[in-house]
Amino acid sequence: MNEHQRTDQEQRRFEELHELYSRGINPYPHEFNRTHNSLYIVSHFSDEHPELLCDVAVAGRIMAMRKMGKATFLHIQDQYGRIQIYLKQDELPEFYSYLNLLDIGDIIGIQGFVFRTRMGEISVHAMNAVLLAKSLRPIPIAKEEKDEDGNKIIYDAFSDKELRYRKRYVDLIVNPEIRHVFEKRSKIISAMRRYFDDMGYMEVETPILQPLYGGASARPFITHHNALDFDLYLRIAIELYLKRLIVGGFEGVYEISKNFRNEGMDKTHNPEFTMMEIYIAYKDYYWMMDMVEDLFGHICEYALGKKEVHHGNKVLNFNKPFRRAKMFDLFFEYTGKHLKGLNKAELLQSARDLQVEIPSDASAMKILDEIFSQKVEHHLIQPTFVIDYPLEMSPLAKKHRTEDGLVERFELFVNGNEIANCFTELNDPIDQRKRLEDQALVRADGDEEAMILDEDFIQSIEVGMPPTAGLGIGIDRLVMLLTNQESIRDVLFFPTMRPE
RNA sequence: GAUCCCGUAGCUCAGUGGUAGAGCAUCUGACUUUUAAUCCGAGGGCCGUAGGUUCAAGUCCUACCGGGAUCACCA
Repeated sequence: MNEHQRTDQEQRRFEELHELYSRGINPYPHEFNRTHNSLYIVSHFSDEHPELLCDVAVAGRIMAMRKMGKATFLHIQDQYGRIQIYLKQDELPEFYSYLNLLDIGDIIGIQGFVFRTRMGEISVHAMNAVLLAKSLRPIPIAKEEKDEDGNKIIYDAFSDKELRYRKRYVDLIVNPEIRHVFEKRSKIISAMRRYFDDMGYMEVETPILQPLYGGASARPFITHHNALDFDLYLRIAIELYLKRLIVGGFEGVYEISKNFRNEGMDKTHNPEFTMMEIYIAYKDYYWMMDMVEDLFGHICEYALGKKEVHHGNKVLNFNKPFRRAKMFDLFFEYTGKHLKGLNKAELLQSARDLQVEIPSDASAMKILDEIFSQKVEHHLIQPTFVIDYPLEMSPLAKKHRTEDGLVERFELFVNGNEIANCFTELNDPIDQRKRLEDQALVRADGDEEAMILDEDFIQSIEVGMPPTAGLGIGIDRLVMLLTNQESIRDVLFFPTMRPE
């Protein structure tokens, strides 16, 4: 901390710290034997049997201090909530003598007995108190009260989004309710992991630094390995390495980890984001739809305790079965047009008829994509499997067993957003090579996001991959959906920010 | 990448060309069951940065930095 940059409040705390040392008080002791947390005490206190909590030790950060002369009330906050502390000078003369050196933000430990105050608040009457960590930087503390209905009213909350994201540790202290989002995030991921583990699939780790990137259409981040003096890419998808493991003989593998895409940022895009991908041998996309219905039910039950999820003013129902609709049937349903099998000129005309703006250089697939996102997606509120996509959109998906020009693919849409993507994986090496060669042509044509041909990946398919179903779920967006958050930054502890 | 909006005390904000403000927080003092504690008094500012217009700029103009929203690309 630089002397010249210190504010008056910081300077004051620094002086208090030295004063504590000069009085022989250690402002940073090594441990504290906590026996109870705030939530336990508040939920277990009994007015008939206060003796059940006659000796507790709690610890937390001072969030409010009300000095009444020879008695003081504090609120301390731990991970589970807040609890009031009652201190009396005649019972704690030593601690009370340096109480004026303590501030909101300091962390203290209290040992005492639980009682209910005259005003009705369950509190800890301190018999011993100790400073556990002196805070040198003031936190932007907000005041709160409860209205007649018991709703919390917060005054002057710490609300500057930039500061909240940059100083998330402060945000978590002063806006503790945001912890629930992250707790749910953790539960969603662990529910998913438990579900797959219970099915007997194996969690694996594959390279994030890759000599070639693949598995999705996106621009990568590039980095450099000094000792070997060559460039590496941060992965944009997990897909190709997991398929190599299926080739290698594992019959169900999954990975939950970060992907990186060097593209724009907005409410639904962060440069690094978390993906789950799973590949299961001998299964197809029909089987995977059944599994996804089960998986989502399991996640909702475990993380939220129910299968009906409130998002905005909507209620999303995750009870199975989810609707299954062919992509081209949905086009007809929402545009009244049959788009299947149309060539580029015909598609362009349809787009015009529908008043969908199309960039001049758009391919046939791009036109379809555009019509879908403008005319269909926002109708797909309740969980809907959109199935059977055009082949050109999906270079890693297997051709449809009965429908020409389509692949066996589904995307799960909820609340108008894509949440999961799955194919029956392409395991015909001749077809796979051709499809990636076609991508190379698209790429040569100027599409930077077209897939790159990974010769080693194709060789692995040539060695022989069993029929396989693969599924990807964007974890951040799933968490947004299930926790009713509008911005990806509110489900990431530390969203990417420009340096200050 | 484009457009619009925002940046003033630790926090939340007012200030619409003429002496930089409020609430909370901080500091003095009073108060042994308070709770947005209360009451007395006080301190605290490169008004995002750099230029420009003007007798005079927090305020008007330009550029830059940072953030937000919308759009484009994408998951």
